[in-house]
Amino acid sequence: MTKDELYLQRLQDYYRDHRSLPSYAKMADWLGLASKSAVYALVQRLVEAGFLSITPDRRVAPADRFFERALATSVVRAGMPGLASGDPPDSMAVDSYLINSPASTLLVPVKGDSMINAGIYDGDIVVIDREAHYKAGDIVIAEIEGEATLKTLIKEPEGWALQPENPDYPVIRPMGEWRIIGVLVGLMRKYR
Amino acid sequence: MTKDELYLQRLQDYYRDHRSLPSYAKMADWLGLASKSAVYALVQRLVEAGFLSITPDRRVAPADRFFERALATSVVRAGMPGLASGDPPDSMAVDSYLINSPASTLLVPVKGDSMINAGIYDGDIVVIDREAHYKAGDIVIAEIEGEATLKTLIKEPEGWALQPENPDYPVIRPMGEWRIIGVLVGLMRKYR
DNA sequence: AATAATACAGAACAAACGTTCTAAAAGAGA
DNA sequence: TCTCTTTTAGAACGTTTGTTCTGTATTATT
Repeated sequence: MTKDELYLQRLQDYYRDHRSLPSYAKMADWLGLASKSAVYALVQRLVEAGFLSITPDRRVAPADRFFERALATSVVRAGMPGLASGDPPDSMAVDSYLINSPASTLLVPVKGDSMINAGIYDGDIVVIDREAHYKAGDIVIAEIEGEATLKTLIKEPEGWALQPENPDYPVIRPMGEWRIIGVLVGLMRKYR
Repeated sequence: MTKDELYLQRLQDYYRDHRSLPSYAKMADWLGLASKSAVYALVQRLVEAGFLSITPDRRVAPADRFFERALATSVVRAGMPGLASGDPPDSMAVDSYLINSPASTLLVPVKGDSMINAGIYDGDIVVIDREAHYKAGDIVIAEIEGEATLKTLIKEPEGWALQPENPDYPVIRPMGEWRIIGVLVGLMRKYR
């Protein structure tokens, strides 16, 4: 393990605790360095490598690779290098993985098994983006006469229709008032 | 929607883009306020409410409630997260929903369709608890001769076995070295 | 052991920082 | 309407910031 990797780990620890990275001076303290310029050079190296980024007001922020430890990526194929280490995943990685646009995101618990063939089960929580554009084939949440329902949006000669992913349920061809609340962008499930 | 909720949304948007929160002066610009002191007061309110926190070097950082997302309890009445703390839960944080004990949690991408009848698809990310107790019927990640695999743990007269949830795959009855890495406790999926 | 490259220390400086104060503006409740 | 409370503006301050520079220590390669 190189020295920079060690420094990075220390920064990741700090970030886990405070959800923010400190100033160059405080980084020096935290990392055991005596000068800001050493930290400055270190940060530049880590930015170059894709672990950190500099915000518009010149603060140090995590970049994409900063969170890559969170996923044990090559788990199936290789002899799982990531599994042995005791690194806890940054919980924020979960949030940023599922949520793209916080302000327009809605979490909706799923009721029923009408989408079971799409792998969406009763009790799952679906992540809905209310402002995403939708097209035929997307799974959407629609409100039909006061009732909300999760279905696949399809286009028929007569117009839009809502198709369950379960042969026991009929295709819905809305007659009266209806609207699309949002588009399915993610899903989460809890097992115990 | 109160004004503070709107400000909070703007800050959440900024944080989504930069993974960091700006200085008071830059916040004022970003929020359309003309004075730092207004932002200073705003931040104090949001800290009080549990959405923000102040780091040891006096920077503004997100706190737990910053990551709460709107939860549609009665889907139709789709609202925004409220600032009041006494309200019924109309929002939740996805990370604390999926991850109970970060230190023993692993996030593992799923490869293949051997668990498709359990609603676990290729590309899903499963949440694994390495320290949870397991019993027959649990879905577990096991390491068999260097390979990691996600299967349902079953008990047969001859001992433990690993059952795929897909008729195309055979039940695995491990002969040599093998161990259970952890138990499936959650799942997440991304649609676009 | 000698050499080249990299990492670190320390000092310096203008700009930006967080914080506090007073006063005006906006909003809420009656 | 009037009154009370909250939010915003603006100016002011000592402190800390990011950045650059020069020189020394450390590390790696030969």
